[in-house]
Amino acid sequence: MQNIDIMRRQLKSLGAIYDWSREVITCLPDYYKWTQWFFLKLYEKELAYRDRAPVNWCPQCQTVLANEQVVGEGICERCDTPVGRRDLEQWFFRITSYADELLEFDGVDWPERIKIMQRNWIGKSFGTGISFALDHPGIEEKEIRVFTTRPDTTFGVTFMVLAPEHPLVAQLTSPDKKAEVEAYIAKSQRRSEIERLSTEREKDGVFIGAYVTNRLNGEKVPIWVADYVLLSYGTGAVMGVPAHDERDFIFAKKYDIPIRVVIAPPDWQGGELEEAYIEEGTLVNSGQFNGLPSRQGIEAISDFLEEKDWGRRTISYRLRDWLISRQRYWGAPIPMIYCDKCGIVPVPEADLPVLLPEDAEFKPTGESPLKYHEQFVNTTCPRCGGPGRRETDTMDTFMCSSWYFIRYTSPGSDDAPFDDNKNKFWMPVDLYTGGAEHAVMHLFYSRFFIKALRDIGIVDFDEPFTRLFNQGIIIAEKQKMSKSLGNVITPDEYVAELGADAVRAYLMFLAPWEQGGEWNDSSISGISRWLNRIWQLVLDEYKPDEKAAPGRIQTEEKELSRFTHQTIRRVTQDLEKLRFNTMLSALMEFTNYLAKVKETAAISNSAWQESIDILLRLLAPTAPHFTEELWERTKRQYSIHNQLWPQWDEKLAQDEEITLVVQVNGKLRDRITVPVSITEDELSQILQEKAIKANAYLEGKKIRKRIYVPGRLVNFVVQ
RNA sequence: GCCGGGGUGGCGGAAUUGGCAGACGCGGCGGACUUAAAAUCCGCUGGAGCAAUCCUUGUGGGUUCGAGUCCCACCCUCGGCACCA
Repeated sequence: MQNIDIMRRQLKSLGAIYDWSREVITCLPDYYKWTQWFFLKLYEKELAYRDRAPVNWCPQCQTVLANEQVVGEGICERCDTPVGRRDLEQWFFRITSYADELLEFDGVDWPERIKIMQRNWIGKSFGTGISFALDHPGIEEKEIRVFTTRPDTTFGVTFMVLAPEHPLVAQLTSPDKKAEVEAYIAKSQRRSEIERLSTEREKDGVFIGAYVTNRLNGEKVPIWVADYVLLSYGTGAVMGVPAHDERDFIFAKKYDIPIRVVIAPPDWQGGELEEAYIEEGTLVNSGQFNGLPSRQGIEAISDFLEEKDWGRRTISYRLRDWLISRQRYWGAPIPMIYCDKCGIVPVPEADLPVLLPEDAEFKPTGESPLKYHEQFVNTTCPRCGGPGRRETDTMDTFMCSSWYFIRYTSPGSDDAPFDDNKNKFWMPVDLYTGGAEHAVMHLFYSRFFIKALRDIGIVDFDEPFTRLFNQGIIIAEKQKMSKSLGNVITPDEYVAELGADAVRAYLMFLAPWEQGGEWNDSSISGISRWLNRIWQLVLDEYKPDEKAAPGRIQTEEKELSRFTHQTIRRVTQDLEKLRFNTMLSALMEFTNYLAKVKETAAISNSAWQESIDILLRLLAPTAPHFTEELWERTKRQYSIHNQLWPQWDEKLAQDEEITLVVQVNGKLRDRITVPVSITEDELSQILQEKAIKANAYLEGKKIRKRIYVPGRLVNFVVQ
C-alpha cells in the first residue's frame, strides 16, 4: 500500500489528470472478490480446468509461470532467473479455444507489430496428422500419430522420433536398449532449459529398439528418442525426413540413418544432398505421387491418407492454455475446495471473497504459503458439509489486470463486478497506452478474458481496447532504468527544480512518444528556457507601434492570422496522432514568430491578445499549471482547462504566396516567390523575369521537357 | 535461422509519403549587456572550398525529369520468436 501512495503522489505531482474517485486497487478484497467470481464463471463455462502437466518453474519466485511469462532464453519475466520444469497439477484457462478469434483484429486500431507478435505467439500452422502403424506385442496402442506441415515428404521417412517424455517410450523400449534409453532420458532431464532450447546444440538421441510402419510404402522405420522433439507441440512425435528437414538431416548424418530424396530440387541429377532441401520441388520415390509438384503433393497425399483413414488434415497451434495457478502469497486465492467425497467443489458465490489471510508464514518450500495456514486450508465442503481443504494456490496477477479497466466504470459496485449500464456507456476502452512488453501477456490475456466474458454473457463487446498506442521507455545512462542498476530518475527532483510542466513538456519533446528516448539533463533546460520566454512574452506589456501605417498593420495581422491558423492545425493534428514532439516544435515556432511580432509591434493590441489566447490554449494540455497561471495573471476567465479547443479555418490558414523551386535537370538552381494560385502560363512569364539564376543554366541549351508540379517546383530537362 | 522496426549534422530528432534534406531543440562558435561570471538577448553553425561551386540521408546497384522516401543485393542495430516438425 505504501508503493501505491508513492505512485499516486508522483502522478499527481506531474499534473496527470485522473479521476481519482475511480481508483481501483486489485489486491483489496472488494476487487479480488470479483476476480474470484470471474474464475467461477469461467469454471462453470468449462473454460477453467485442472490438469497435470510439465510446467515452468521459477526457483527464485518459488512458483510456476505461464509460457508467456517465460521470456528470452527461459528467463522468469519477473525476476530474471532461469526457469526449470516441473510436473504439477495446476489450474488452466482454455485460451486455446479462442486461438482463431485472437488471430483476428477486426475493428481495432493496434500497432502492426503487436498484432504480429500475438499472431506469432499463437503460431497457427496447417498440416496433416499421420498415423504410423504400431504392432508391438503387449501394447494396446496400434499407432503413433505425428503432425507434419509437409505430408508430401512422407515417402522420405527413414526414422521416427519421440520426445523423451512421450508415454510410449517406456513401453516400447526393447530390453537390450532399456539402460541406454533411460540414461538418455535422465541426461536430457538434467539439461537446463537454456541448453535444451539452444538451436546451436548438437542433436542427439537413442534408438529404442522398436519400429513403426509407414503405411504409405509399407516400410518399417526405427523409433528413436531425442530431446529435439518437444512433447508440448503437436503430438510429441515426429516423422524423420532427413532429406527435407534440417534437424532430421543433421540427426540422420550423425547416426548414419538413410537419407532418401523424395522432393527433387529443380536441377537435381539424383545425387546425394549436401544439406536438407526444404524448398518446393517435384515428388520422386513416392509411388503413385511421383511427378507432382510438392504443393500438389501435399494435397494429394493428404487426400489419400484421409481416404484410407490413415491421417487427417490438422491445424496445430503453438499457443498453450494459460496456466493461472501461482504458489505466491500475493494474488487472489483460487476459490475452490477439495472434498474427499465430492471432489473439486467451487466456493459458492455467496461465500466470496475467499480472503487472503494476513498472517501467512513465508517459507522457501516451493509451495504456496497458504498451504501451511491451517485456518485457511481447513474448511467445510459446500456440497456435503463434510471436511474440505481449500485450494492454496493463488491466481496469476495478470488475471486481476485482465478486467480492471471495466471496474473503472463503477468502482464501488458491490453486488456485481460492475454496473451494466455504465459498462455499456464506457466500454470498450477508446485509447489504451501501454508498453509493448505486454504484447503477449496483459494485452493478450485481456483480449481472451473479454471474449470469454462475452460468451458467458457478461459483456457485449469483442475487444477490450479499440485503439492501442505503445509508449516508449525512457533510458538513462545508456541503460533501461531499473532499480537494480540504481539509475532510476524519479520525476520528483526535476519537478521540484524546474516544475512539473517542464518535465512533462520535455518528455513529450525529446523523441516520438512511441519511441521513448534517453533522458538528457541539458536538453530539458531548453524546454525550461522556452517556457520562460513564453512567460515574458505573455506578461510583458505589448505596446503597439503607433506610427505603423494602416496598410502595414493589415498585412502584419493577416500574416499573423495565417500563422496562427496553421499552428492550430498542426498542433491539433499532431495531438490526435499523439505526435507530441512535433506538436511542441510547432508551438515553439509559433512562440518565435510571436516574439518577432512583438518586436515590430505592428499589430493591434486586440490581435496580439487573440494570439496569446490561442497560444495558451494550445499549450494547456502540455503545461497545465503554467498556462493556468498565465491565464489568471492576464485576467482571463477561470479556468483555461474549461475553454474550447481552438479551431482553425482552412481558408485563413491558406498560404497566398509560396516559394517555387526552379530546377534544371533535377538540381536546385533558383527559388522564386509566386502567388499560390498561379497558372502555368503566368508562371512561364514570371520565370523569364525572375528566375535569373536558373536562366543562366538554360542559356544556349535545348529544353527537352518542362515538369511543373503546382505549388512545388518546375524542373527543366535540357539536352 | 525466421518475423518486425530502424540507420539522416557533434547530439535528440523533422521532412504533408516521390518534389527546397537537416524544421524544432541541445551543444558549439562569435557578439551585446556586465568590473567579471551566471542568466538573458542577437547572429552563425552538415562537410570541402577565398569563391563560383561541388559533395552529403548505412554500403553498392537500379527505376525516375527528380529518391531520405520506390525496387534489388549487402552491412549494422534494436525488439520479438526460436529444435514448433
